[in-house]
Amino acid sequence: MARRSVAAKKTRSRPSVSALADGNARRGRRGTGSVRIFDVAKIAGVAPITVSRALNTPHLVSPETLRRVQQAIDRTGYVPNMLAGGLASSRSRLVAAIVPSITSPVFQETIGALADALGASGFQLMLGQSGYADSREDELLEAIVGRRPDGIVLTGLTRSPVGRQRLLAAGIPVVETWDLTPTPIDMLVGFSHEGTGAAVAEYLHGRGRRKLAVVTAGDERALRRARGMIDAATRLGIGNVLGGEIPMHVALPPGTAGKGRTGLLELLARHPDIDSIYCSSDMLALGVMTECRARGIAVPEQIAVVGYGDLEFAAHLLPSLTSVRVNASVIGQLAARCIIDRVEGREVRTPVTDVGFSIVTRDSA
Amino acid sequence: MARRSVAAKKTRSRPSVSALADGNARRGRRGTGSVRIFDVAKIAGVAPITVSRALNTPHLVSPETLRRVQQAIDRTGYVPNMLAGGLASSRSRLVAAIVPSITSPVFQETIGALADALGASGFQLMLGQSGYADSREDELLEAIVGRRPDGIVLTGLTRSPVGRQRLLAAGIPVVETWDLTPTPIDMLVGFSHEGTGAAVAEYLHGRGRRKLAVVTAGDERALRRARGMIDAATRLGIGNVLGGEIPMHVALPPGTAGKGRTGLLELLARHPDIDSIYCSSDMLALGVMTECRARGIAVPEQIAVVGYGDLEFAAHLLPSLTSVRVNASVIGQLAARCIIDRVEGREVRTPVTDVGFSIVTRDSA
DNA sequence: ATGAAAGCGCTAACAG
DNA sequence: CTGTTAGCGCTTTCAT
Repeated sequence: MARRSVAAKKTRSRPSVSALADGNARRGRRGTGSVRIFDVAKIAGVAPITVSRALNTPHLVSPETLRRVQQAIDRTGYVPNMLAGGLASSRSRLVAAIVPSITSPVFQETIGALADALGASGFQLMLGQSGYADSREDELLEAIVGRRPDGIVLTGLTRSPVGRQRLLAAGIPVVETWDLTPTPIDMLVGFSHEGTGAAVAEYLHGRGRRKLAVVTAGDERALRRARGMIDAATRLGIGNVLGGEIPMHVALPPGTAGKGRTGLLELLARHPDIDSIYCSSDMLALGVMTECRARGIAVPEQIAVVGYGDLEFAAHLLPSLTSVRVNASVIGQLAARCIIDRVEGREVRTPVTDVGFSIVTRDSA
Repeated sequence: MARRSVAAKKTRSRPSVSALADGNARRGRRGTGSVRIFDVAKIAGVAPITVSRALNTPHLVSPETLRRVQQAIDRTGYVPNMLAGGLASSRSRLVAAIVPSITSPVFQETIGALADALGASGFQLMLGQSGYADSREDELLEAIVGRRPDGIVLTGLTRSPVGRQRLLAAGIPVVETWDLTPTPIDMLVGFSHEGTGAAVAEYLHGRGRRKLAVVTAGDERALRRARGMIDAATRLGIGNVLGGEIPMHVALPPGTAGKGRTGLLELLARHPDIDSIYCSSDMLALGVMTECRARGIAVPEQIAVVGYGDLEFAAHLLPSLTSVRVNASVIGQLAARCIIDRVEGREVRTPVTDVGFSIVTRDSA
């Protein structure tokens, strides 16, 4: 046992020939065959740990040593193996984010801002899409936790107890985003979806609308917005002509222009008298407005339309689209900050942040 | 040296007390404190390597052993550390993709399909956004190569020789996408951007249009499409009224509806007689069409509009938008297949694939 | 079908 | 400021 250990040590140190060639000369396992910190160290005439310090904590290394190490790195084209570094240091400089769908334009802004903010601090973003069903989320979570990321950003709640449990057990900083909830797993940056719905109901009510309707995608958060709208409308005593329920059309997620058109048609067939429609996304609203135009329905005179997301094009429709604006970039930035603070050992002053929202008033309502 | 190595081995094996408790009882470094393969092995009454086999090559393990291992895993909530696994096996089951911008809707479909296809084979997607400048691409590339992914998917060419070099040196399978080029780094799935532009010119010419114009975003690929259009138009002998150059408006990327409106205005100011416009994205086209409507310009009677990307909403504008369709999902799927084949040691039959494109004819042109 | 030993490439801990 | 040593948690290699 001891004998073989000595041999092993010998192999490791390889006090052999020219730095870059000997990697191949070796007998045993040899991973990728690429340049290692060891090769750089030999060329620079220092110990491997010094190269490591030159890279990670340059202020602890003398300028002269730094220079020689840098030179050796340039000459060899050394790229540190972060798998090895992460394993040794328990810090992967990797942050994972899970979104229901990469395709959904609403999350893009958040993800983009998150990626930028993380990148600026030397963290890489790993993205997973869970689909709108919870089923895949659990296995995705396991794959992600297995990489030991320094942080995890979730879009929307993890309803699955297994998932929550795994996350908690892993001890990785978690930021939930978009949704506000009384019982966050760890940290939270979001806003009240019910609140946006309620605000829309109040806004339309204030504009004299009394026969509200909803076209929404069937995902969790969109439904919560619709629910908020309907509850508020009910409180305000407004609904369709019968004074009953608010007419609602639910489409399969994600919301698209095509589904918006279909939604309007279906709604109109059942309730020809509606005077305003709240859409759970601007894309649905685009479809609704197109269909209105196709059928000669004046917007906003006959039907007012309100969207959600305030995507760039909302301002450039005719009439321009009134929409609920959420500062999606800020969500991404704050989520990044939460995780970076946590990783760097700082106290996170605001584990729960409500970024709020606003209604951008334009011509459609 | 030998003596200490023996001591080390002793510590590693820890033939001590109850499986889950002893991790904490240990003196030295102890990474994350989470459950290790070792703990699972002890509970299952097997060697760690057997647990590893049960997980990675279950067909080499007896059913009974498999069952006991599975039970131990369930009981402990063990999640394999893929950093350690990747380091030991040189296979990270991670694929990295670089896109200019996560926000750009055109790439979403490709990225989404890529993520799905990879996920189905047990690979995780790591996403980086380079911005539309090449500058960040190099440092991003280094960060990515450092993670030793099993494959890298690039959107568009890496112009930087440093980047190409690093990629080549790393020996990681690389798939370039979207662009077709005579000198791929490794593998390639794309289509001819010049070709799409030329096809649009021919299409418009065939419809009797003679005064073509272009509104384009200023990124590499969009400019190539515009160039293809202009060259073809010139060959066909069509241009603006003077028979001279094709009027072109270049906007900062990414293309948006707002920039489309501005673009139309600017073009009209210089060339009031244009009869057709090719836009480098559907979003630009949306803006152009909105501005046409605002100024009472009939589409397609006075000005025909052609977009690019065939996003879902294109079919749901009024008039519906004629657009260049690229099968973006297929690009993602094929890119995934290329990398998976390579990783699993299969021959990649088609290192270069042209997925082609088509013009979806609708009412706007 | 299972196990023991060794090592993947790096950094934490502890000197000096 | 620099170096030595001992692992991080897993899988490869070689035995049995």
